[in-house]
Amino acid sequence: MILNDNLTPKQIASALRVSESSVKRWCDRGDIRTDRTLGGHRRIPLGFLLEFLETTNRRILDPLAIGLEPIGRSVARNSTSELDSEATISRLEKSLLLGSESDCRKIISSWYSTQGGMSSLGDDLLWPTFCSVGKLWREGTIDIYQERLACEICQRIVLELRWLIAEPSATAPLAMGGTPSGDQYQLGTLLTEMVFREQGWRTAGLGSNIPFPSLLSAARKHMPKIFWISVSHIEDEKTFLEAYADFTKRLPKGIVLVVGGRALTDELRPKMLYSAHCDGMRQLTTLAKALKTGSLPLAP
Amino acid sequence: MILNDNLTPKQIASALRVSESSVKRWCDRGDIRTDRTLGGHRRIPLGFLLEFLETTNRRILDPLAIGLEPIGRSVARNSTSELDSEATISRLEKSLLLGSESDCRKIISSWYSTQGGMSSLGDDLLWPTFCSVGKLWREGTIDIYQERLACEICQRIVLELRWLIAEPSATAPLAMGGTPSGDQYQLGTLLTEMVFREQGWRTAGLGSNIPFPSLLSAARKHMPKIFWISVSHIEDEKTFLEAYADFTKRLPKGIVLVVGGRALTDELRPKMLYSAHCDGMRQLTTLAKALKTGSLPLAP
DNA sequence: TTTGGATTCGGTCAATTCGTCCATTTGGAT
DNA sequence: ATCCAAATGGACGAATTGACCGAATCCAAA
Repeated sequence: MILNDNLTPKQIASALRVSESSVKRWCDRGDIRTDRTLGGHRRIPLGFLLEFLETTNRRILDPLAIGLEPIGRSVARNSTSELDSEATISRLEKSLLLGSESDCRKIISSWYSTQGGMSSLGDDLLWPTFCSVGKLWREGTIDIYQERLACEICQRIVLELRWLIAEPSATAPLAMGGTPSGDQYQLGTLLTEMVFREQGWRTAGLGSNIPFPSLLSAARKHMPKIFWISVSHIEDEKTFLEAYADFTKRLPKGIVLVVGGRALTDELRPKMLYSAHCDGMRQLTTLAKALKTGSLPLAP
Repeated sequence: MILNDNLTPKQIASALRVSESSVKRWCDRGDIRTDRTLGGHRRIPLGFLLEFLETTNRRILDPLAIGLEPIGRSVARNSTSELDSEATISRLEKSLLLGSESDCRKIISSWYSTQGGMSSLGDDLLWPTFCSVGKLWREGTIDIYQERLACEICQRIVLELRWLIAEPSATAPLAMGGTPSGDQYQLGTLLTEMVFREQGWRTAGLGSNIPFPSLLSAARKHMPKIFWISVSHIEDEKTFLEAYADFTKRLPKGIVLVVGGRALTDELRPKMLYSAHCDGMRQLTTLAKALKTGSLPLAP
């Protein structure tokens, strides 16, 4: 597996298009966390490299050098880059519908490593892909099982990406959440969990389709700093709103409630009470970053 | 199955992510104390490896590769007796209810590698554990979210174990399956998938809560050698039986249909048509082994 | 017990990486 | 423009690593 192969300074040098000397210096200075072989050779896990890239705001320029696929940039500089991004999305869609897990793994892990981490993965790759897949399903072009299989595959791969993220410290704040009753869409809540983890939080993903009372008792028992609720599907709006209102009323005051998901439309949201609403993983990342350092929650 | 009795240089190499040559060199140089077989092959007791890790301040990068608890010690136990087994189950249950994923990982991966692989993991550890957890839930001792969290954690860990299983060859027979509408219990179908994979099959787990017509179209499209259906919960018996009957009627003849799961009671099964019913992972392993080499399916 | 396929043996060797030193480039501040 | 401090990239012999080989060993199934 590419993800847990260790990299040598030479590989990193060519991936970043810098000299080997520089990489070695960064390692020795502690900018890049570094393992050593018994003989003293430097070995860098991909996760350590990504950590370095993020803190120094660098990018991998030559993904091929470390066995990752080149991928079009999502940053909309001009029309060609948009096109590249589109191409990757449709390549992923195709692989998902064929059920080819290993192809999907290459695409997703490459995107994660070379683009902007979980937030870009969620917002720029997975979200548009599943929009497209969902459309195919509504058109009747594909079958339900294909959509499900696609979710299943993506979930597994996103879970694997966890090995690239450093273990949270035992004293890190806790984020907890899940999806309420009637919503079985797991990818959204999983991505949410990964975003928090990427920002150094301890996390507890409760899973999907959990009744509000049970979500509440989880929150009360563990007293997380943040509780997230991801809603992709609502069976009955009235029931949902009532259960939700009851939930917010009883939620301990110290807990920041973050909601998100495609089911929370502009009409629905005004009827709900929450600390923050996130319209994508990028927003969520900002929030996770801000709250981790102890900023105050927004007005409820 | 890997036993963590004595380790070979190859195992250590993959656990430490170095080449086999290096491990051999370290052994010969005396960095790792080494036993020899009569024929001269190196055999490294776990204790010697741990000693080496300690003195050289090294960590195991891939604990799963040799299937031991990542943080050393407490390993050199004799084979697990009934009593130990009970103890492990309750230890796992406790860790699951606390939501301590890392503890669960130690217990489960340790069991997997020292006991009988997936079948023992499913039948002897996870099944009794979840029976007990389910009981606690029905008694009202624990909350739904705890049961869900327990499932979630186990799923993730079982998925990780996949990396211990060799990639199936491209020509291996295909096994496909999932759980039907109304059944959201994912662990059973996941374990089933892993059992097939362990036996060298290519697999496609479609996930849970898939309508029978869609399961059917998946089967028709991919024409697996085996199709499994795992049923842990049935919402309405009559609807289920009708949909199931329709499914079997249209399932192409060449496909072996295997069913299992705790919802298929002795009263229900006679009303169903299938090639084989498996009452646990051990049976399923036998079946996977037999069918892989081309034995005929049982009478329908 | 015998057998055959998979694993490991010991040894060699090319390629890579080590640490170190030094020339060059970069980016400000005067 | 000039100077300086910091960062970069290249070069060096010495040391380490990992791939390869035919032969020997292991181990599970016949």
